[in-house]
Amino acid sequence: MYIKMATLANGQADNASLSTNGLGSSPGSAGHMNGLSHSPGNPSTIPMKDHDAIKLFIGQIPRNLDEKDLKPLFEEFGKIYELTVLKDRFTGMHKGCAFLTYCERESALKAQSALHEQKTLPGMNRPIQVKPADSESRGEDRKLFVGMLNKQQSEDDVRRLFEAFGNIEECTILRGPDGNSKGCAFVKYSSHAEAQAAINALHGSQTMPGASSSLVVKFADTDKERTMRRMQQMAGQMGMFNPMAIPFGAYGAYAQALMQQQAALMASVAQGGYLNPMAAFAAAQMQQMAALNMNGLAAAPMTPTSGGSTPPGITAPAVPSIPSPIGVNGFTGLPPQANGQPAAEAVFANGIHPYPAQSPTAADPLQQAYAGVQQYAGPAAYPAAYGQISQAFPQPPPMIPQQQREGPEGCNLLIYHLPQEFGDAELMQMFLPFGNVISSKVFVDRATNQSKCFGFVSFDNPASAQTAIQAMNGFQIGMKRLKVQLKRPKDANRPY
DNA sequence: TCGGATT
Repeated sequence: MYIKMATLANGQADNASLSTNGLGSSPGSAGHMNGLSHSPGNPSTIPMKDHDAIKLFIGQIPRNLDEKDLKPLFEEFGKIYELTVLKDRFTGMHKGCAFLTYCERESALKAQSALHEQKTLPGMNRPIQVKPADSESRGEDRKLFVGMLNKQQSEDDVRRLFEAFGNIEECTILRGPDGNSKGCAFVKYSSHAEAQAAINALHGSQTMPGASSSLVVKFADTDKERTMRRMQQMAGQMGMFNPMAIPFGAYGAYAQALMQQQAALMASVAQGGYLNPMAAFAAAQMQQMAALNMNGLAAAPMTPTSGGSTPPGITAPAVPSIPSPIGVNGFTGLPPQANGQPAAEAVFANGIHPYPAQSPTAADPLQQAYAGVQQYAGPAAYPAAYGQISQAFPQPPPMIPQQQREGPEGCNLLIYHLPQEFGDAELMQMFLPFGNVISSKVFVDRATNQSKCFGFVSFDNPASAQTAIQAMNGFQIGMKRLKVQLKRPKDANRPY
């Protein structure tokens, strides 16, 4: 073996001599192979391989060896189905490794045990690698994603937790750029069965201190799933899934702009003097309704993640209302001047109310807010709207569904005591009047899909965040008051 | 009560 490898490295002449040992085939053509791939051991038969054949990865090959040089070496263990040296896609440069498939599974196993890390080919400083290619078991059927770990837990801690269920080949805590644990990890076992056993035993079995729900143990994403996730993230960031861009015809954009301007108007009014949170909130509701009506058509089929909580009295009436006053009067495409009914009136005429359960007394802040709003929404107010809008909102803030994104320090708010039925979108709507919301997230219990009644909102600048705190902290909704404060900066504060 | 996260 050793001798053979040594000879191999010496090139052509030796190669010829190897071929004469009876193992190498087609010595006559050896020098003429184009090197693109492979070759069944016997060209006269149709190459067949076991259905469970193993594709081997061969690493640490000197770059001066090509297929014809390698073939004799590996043919010793069985008939070769395919042998391909990996080349750079563009330069064609030998990458120092190859894929090898034997016709028989058994041959691959023999080759692996005989060669893997057993010898170092001349010119290499590490031993030859012969092992199943990554593409074979992709590892994914025995690799687990572990979530809801304590962020203090180390690789060793996780290993200890998982070692009872099998041989752990790999254990990695996912960490951010700063090295802090993200509270999740990958654990790779030697076999699928071990991984499954760990899932059975550990998933949901305990809740780590500081974790918001019980331990998650599941198979890691497949390549396909990961690709999907990446694509969705990309699309989200680029606004490609902006649901408002989709279902309406020529008038859709107009209707949308109309609604946003109405809301913007109210917001600017609210911000004009001292801040009036109620008006601001009402403005937010306006935008929300605009959004919901747009989303109602497009988002429902497109955002399964939003499945579940539809705020009673908000989404529910809004969606069926498409053929109702909003759809008919507000969005028929007639300019507001023409039909005399700005969208705002149509909305309120529609009877949509965020909290229908509450009695509409004058003491109800929302009622007051709406009452105040309606006067701004009247047709007479309209011409003035443009001036104010162009000052306050040169461009309406984009309402794009966001990935969870943190803003700069001082721009991220933590909001407690949200209404149970508030989701990300509602949260965003509520804070949109104060600036450009780059992210909103209501924390949801994974098991029940219920809101935990707190969430995050990120602005793109600290002033907006401060404005929002001033306006919304202590704002009463139903029986509760919002608590709005700056999110704690990520790093800092570890009490020892 | 401080983001359900993905080599």
